[in-house]
Amino acid sequence: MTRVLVVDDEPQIVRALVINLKARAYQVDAAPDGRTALELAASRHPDVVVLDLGLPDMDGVEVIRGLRGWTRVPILVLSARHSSDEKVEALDAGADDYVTKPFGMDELLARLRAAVRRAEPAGPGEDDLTTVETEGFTVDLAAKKVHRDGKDVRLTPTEWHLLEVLVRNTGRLVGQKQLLQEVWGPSYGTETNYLRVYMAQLRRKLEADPSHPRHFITEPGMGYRFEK
Amino acid sequence: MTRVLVVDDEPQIVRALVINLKARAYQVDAAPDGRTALELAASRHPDVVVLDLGLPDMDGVEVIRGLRGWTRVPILVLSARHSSDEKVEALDAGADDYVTKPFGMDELLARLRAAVRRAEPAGPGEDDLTTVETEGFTVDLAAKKVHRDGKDVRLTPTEWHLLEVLVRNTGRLVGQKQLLQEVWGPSYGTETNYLRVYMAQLRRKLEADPSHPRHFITEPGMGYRFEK
DNA sequence: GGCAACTTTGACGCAACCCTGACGAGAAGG
DNA sequence: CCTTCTCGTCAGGGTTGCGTCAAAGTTGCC
Repeated sequence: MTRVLVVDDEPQIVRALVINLKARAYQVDAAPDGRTALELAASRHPDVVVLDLGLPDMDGVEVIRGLRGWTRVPILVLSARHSSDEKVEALDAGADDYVTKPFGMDELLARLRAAVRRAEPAGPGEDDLTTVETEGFTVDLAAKKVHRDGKDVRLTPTEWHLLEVLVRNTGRLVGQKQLLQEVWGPSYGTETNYLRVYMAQLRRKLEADPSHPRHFITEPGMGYRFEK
Repeated sequence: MTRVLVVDDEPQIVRALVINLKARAYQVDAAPDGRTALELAASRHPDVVVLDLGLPDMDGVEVIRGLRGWTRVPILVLSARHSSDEKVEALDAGADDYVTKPFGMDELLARLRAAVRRAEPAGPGEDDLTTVETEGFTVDLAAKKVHRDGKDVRLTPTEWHLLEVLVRNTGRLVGQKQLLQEVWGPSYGTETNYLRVYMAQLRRKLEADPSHPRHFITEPGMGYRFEK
């Protein structure tokens, strides 16, 4: 879910934005001034910032600089002023877009989508998680591929889903209830026989010696754990 | 040096832009219509495109789609129309920014700088994906052409769109829902029979042995994958 | 208006997958 | 030593999903 930080000191504008954004399944935080905005940006890590330049405590451009010091999150500037200089200043400070008030909500949302879309594939820190390697096989989470001995291993949807949950928690114990609910749905939780069957299939397809698993470890009575 | 492609059919606008851009040490190409624009984009690999929507030969939004089929180059749209719908349509088609005429040159240049700055750290070598070759056929994403046995293969619009999405994700699994939404629109997601029909057509036209596909792989229950 | 190309829809056979139940092995505890 | 519990393994049966073909519906062009 996309997280938006709205920064504006006019309550009615904030309200209008929050309503429209939440209706479109965005997660929204709001800040009435620059200090709060910088704090929230640091603590909540929004995917995009909508920033009004006219703030009570500091210059909007300073907020942009404050953000750009440590993050490349897209910044969409709102402003009542049409002056060209101000636009240039904000954009050169690091803003991604500039919309003058009064603005059309449709247009704003479209610009927001564009900003988010652009930033998408460069997800910070996510790239490390795309592939996991062991000495026996390689799991590529983005491509949904498993490689072993130079060949692709075919996994069924359920097998893949189970593997995905385990790999995303590499080294950590995943409880059987949690596994069941993540793979089969929230209404499951006691059907541990499913786990036994599918863990066996994964081991048969991926472990060098399926009866003495090295990577798919059983924690009796609790759950399973994936180890590199 | 940053390379800009200017697309506009009004000579005086092109002249003004070219003069201002060259004065700031940009390298500039210019195209008077959509067809030329797509050709130049493919041959010159600009770092940013400035695109007027009102072109003589094709709809500006089609130009955006044509570019987005194979490149993520920033697109800055110019338009005389202030209509909100048009902005939304252009932005959702993949444009990065939208400026209404008459525009201030300072502002345009600032937006251009912002667009270029954003795109900078993008992974290198991504734009070279204009053509993909297999031992059986060649797909040219920029020219929207498929070559096989020395001849062009005729694809319908839907077939092409489907192929494009798959090729853009070469090697990666593309979920059926994602395929449906990208090709047929956001309101689709369950009509998997469409996929079956059109995958069969693609295979018949491109695979050496359509009943044993080597490049268009089915991942049962999940989606499809294109492999070189 | 009529034709051609393209898209959508429905039906059918077949293979693959998911669920289920049964059985044995091993560990823990009385 | 027996009971109880959990896990691993296997094989059968119901169900789903895929490929294929053909026909109906739609669109665009002459």
